Amino acid sequence: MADELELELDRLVHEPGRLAILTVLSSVRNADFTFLLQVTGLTKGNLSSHLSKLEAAGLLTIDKSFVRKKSHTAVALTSEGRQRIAAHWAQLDRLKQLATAPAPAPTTAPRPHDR
Amino acid sequence: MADELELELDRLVHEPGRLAILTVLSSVRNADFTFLLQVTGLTKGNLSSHLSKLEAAGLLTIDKSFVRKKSHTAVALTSEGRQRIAAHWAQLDRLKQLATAPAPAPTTAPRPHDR
DNA sequence: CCAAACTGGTTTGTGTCACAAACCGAGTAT
DNA sequence: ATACTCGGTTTGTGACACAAACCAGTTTGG
Repeated sequence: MADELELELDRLVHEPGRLAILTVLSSVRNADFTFLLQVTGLTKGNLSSHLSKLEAAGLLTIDKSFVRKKSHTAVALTSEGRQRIAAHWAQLDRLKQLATAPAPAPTTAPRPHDR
Repeated sequence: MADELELELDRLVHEPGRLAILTVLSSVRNADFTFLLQVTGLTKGNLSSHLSKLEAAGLLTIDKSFVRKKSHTAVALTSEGRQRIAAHWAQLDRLKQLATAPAPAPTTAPRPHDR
């Protein structure tokens, strides 16, 4: 018993670029492409594909429109997205606790060489 | 000015398996292969390659010996490793702050359609 | 008017890499 | 001797993050 700690991380969310995107969105409600570009430091291509992936996974919505003749992409978390990013930070906190709370057995302490 | 937030993440450390390994090691000082296997939930092959990578990067040392006729692999952080994992958690904390502290401009607010 | 440059993105090509499966050597029962 | 386990390492492969190239439209400038 007490086999495995449940510390699996959500890879979709954990990836640095996406973690930044989602975290920013969680405080801002809606942001446009250009803003995300600046705050995350990602390249355009990169940001674009991360957003597509997150949209496909249902974590955010992408709303395209034209503002002053130019295309404008607004992004916002879905409620699931909001939940997933919050859960991920919670999970990271839990993992971090391992840094101070030793688990099952510190080391399978076999004497250097018995016999 | 105030262009880019410095929120790049150390990919070597950030990868879930390695993050778990390093975090555990940071509290335990020395652990053996089998222990890490249990606590991280990684497969043997996986753990082996992550350890090799971390050793190659100088974040930990791998000490192989024979204990009671069986091979025994002890792993411990180097001081650099200790520093890198601590720095990473600090960096994650910083990123997390974005969830509560809006940066440069919430949204590049272009009026719906001026003239 | 035409072209060059800029804006706001998307698509494509490629190298990296995390993963599990297969393997391996040595020890330990049978 | 044969099979099984223990403690790992190597290998093959699919996924994917990245930047470069591209694209549609707009503004600038001559």
